[in-house]
Amino acid sequence: MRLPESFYQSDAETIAKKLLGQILVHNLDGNTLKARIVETEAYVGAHDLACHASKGRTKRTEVMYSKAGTVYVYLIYGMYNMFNIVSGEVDDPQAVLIRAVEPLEHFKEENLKGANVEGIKIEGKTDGPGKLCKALSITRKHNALDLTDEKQTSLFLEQGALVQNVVTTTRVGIDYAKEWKDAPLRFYDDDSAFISKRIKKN
DNA sequence: CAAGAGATCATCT
DNA sequence: GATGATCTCTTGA
Repeated sequence: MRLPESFYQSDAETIAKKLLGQILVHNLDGNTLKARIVETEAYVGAHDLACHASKGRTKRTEVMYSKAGTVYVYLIYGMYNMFNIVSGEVDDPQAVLIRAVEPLEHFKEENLKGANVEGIKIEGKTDGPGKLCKALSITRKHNALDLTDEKQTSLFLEQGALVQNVVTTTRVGIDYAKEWKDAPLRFYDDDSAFISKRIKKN
């Protein structure tokens, strides 16, 4: 069943951890794609120099100021969509970037090249924020969509299982964020094979 | 295996 | 006019 609005009503760091293990559902053309969230990053507000909203309340960042459970999708490097879920209170621009998922059900043939889903090999198609949007057909058209609105059955989250081994580390691709670039705000399921960047282990 | 470059465009200055 | 919350491919050790 669909996760309710109350699930999302907390700060981005808390939600980023709670999102691990939850199931992302996307209905399109009668084909339902399901995937398990395994890696997230928290962007914790206007004071967070890595957060887009630190540049101010603009046309692009406006959606980050809406209610928790709202979708924020933007285009980066001219070609990749990034899928985020708004959290925190209205007018407090916090969001969680979904960085990696494990494909579970009914992926299109073209998304099934490679790795392990019920015996089928799928490789490297959903282990990164740009890649998962492509594999799940998530685009800027989904921007500002309310995941908790029962009237829309296209995109929402379902309750998943708890994740046992969560790794906490630094966010990726934000070297410009000065004192915020080393903040431990990235979280992933250490038991998943679909992580975009693992921390180096000795 | 690591490092570097190029792709490509919406958004903001 | 500059710049990315990335990815893939190429090069070289």
